[in-house]
Amino acid sequence: MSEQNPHPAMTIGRLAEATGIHFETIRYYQRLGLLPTPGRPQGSVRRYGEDSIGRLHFIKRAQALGFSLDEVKLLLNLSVGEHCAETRMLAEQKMRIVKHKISELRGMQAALDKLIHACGTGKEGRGCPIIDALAKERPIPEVQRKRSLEKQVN
Amino acid sequence: MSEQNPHPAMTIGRLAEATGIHFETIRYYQRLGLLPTPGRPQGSVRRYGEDSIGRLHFIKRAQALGFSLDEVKLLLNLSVGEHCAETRMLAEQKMRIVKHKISELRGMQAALDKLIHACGTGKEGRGCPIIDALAKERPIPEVQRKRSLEKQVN
DNA sequence: CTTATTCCCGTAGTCAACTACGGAGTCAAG
DNA sequence: CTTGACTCCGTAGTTGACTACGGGAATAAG
Repeated sequence: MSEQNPHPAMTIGRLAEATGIHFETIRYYQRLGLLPTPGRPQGSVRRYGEDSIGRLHFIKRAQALGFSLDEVKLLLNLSVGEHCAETRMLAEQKMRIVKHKISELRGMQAALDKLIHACGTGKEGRGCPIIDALAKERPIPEVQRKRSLEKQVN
Repeated sequence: MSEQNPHPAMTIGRLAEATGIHFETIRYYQRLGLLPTPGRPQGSVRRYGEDSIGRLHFIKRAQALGFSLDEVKLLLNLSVGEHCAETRMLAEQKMRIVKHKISELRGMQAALDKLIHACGTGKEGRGCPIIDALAKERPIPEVQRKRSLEKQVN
């Protein structure tokens, strides 16, 4: 009853609660090798320590910076030992991708803005300027030509 | 031999060439109802007119602006008739999403920038500051918490 | 007419990151 | 000791936009 030790060894359910990560997702990360799978104490349910919480937070933070799970795995490997240079290169590469993505989106923003403003300028019932633009214009931002538009920050 | 009429009625292969869109993709769009499937003239191969080229360009331009194929379908329906208001709302909604995405990416950019700079400031062989930050920091930009980070512009 | 190239069409696979399912085992409370 | 919650584990489904496969028909080239 009295929880003398709040988190001595959690079950996967507790770990999920503690991190806000769905337990199926945690098991998925284990399968991918992002999180070590602990053994079962006296032959029953697996128990996780605090380090698992840290690990999961690491994963989520890296994801938030745009790293894919594959890259997170790489970062985790690099985290054991002195691989600062490699790590930095990964971060710089990611930075370049993020910048590129931003400029693409700005192109989309400009084009949408033009369309929306064209739309505001009168011509009720004359053929929507937005549709017209999509139907007739040639280039448009000329954003990437592969998979809708988001995706690969990777 | 002599092509008197460059594109009177193309086969799907010609259409693919003319638009730079893979013929399997064109058939995929037909299945989704984005492009009408023409009949077969004298009981053989289907023929496509110039309008198909325009249609495909419309699709690609809309995609470049961040519209999903589902939304493109909607836009195509709206393009038949006077639905300027709806169309404009779609464009504005997409604009909001694009803006949101940009601000998310800027958050990532700032965080990466901080990490990269921390890395440059000495501490050779002391534990990489980037790894340390991922391992210890709490919030970090606090970007979205669902699927790596790109995806849903939708 | 024969061969080579296209086309047709349905089904299945890909990628990333999950999410769900289902049956069996385990644990904790009453 | 029974009941119900939780865990284990493998497999399969989801989403979006394609891409690939494979057998059969049709057209084009020689």
